[in-house]
Amino acid sequence: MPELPEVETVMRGLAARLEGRTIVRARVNRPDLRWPMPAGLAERLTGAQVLSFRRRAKYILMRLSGGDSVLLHLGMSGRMLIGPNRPNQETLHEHVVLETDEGWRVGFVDPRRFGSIDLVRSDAEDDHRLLSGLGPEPLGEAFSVKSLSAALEGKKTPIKSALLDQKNVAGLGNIYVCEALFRAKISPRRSAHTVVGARAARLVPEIKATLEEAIAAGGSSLRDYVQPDGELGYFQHAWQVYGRENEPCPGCPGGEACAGVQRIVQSGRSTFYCPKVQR
DNA sequence: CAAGAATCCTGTCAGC
DNA sequence: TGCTGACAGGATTCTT
Repeated sequence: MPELPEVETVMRGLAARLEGRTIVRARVNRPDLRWPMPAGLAERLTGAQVLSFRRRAKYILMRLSGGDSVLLHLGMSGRMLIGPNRPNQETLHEHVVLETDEGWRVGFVDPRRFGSIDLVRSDAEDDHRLLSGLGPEPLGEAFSVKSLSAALEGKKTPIKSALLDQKNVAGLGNIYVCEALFRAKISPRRSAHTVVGARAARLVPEIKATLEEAIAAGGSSLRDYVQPDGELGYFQHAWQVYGRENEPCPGCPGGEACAGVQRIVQSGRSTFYCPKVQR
């Protein structure tokens, strides 16, 4: 489920509990997730001090003493659990477990195993094959009307698909693309190269605002970004169009010729939008 | 080359 | 209640 705001919130929760701590124990419970686990992962983690965290797109990077960074992706179903360590604490699909010098336990749970973990040298994080091809961060200055227009130039694919392409902008997922396009009043079916001028000028700020509001909601609704059950980073959201097929469109005045929120499929993914408001 | 489909995997939910 | 099929918030890899 995690998109950029959820990943950001998970990362902040990890940072709040782990920065400065030493990993006293690490267990890796299976040889692979999406890809094989990096060689010697448990050994490289054990005894290392956690220096700092950062997020790149939907990846979390955890810098360790000794020069390694852990590169973590939650995939579709990945979750981080955190809490005081207790004996015989077992969770289904918990693939990696850490314990800190404070007696805290951190578990990476991922039933579908689309997530991934790798090690990368801290001084060359962005050279990793999973990061080197990514486009600009949507919340950074490098993501602008100008940069987006350049990325979309000549692309006939629908704007919805183009925004999901991490080479164009890194970190947007299905939900936030639907929501941002609704807020910018742009049809998800529109050819990407036609999103220029006033439309591009609306879209970029709406993408940023949609993400920023979600991150703020995560920060304000959770103490230390942790839910009562120890799960990091998830929070309730009120989407305007996502998951609301056939419900009234929140942008249309009641009554008139609005058929409500429609669901279509674009390159295999559900898109929710209002054909009347979004052009 | 660009664009779309297939793919990895398990859990959940709607419908019968 | 149990079964079946559709679907899930990702992103790479394969085809066309």
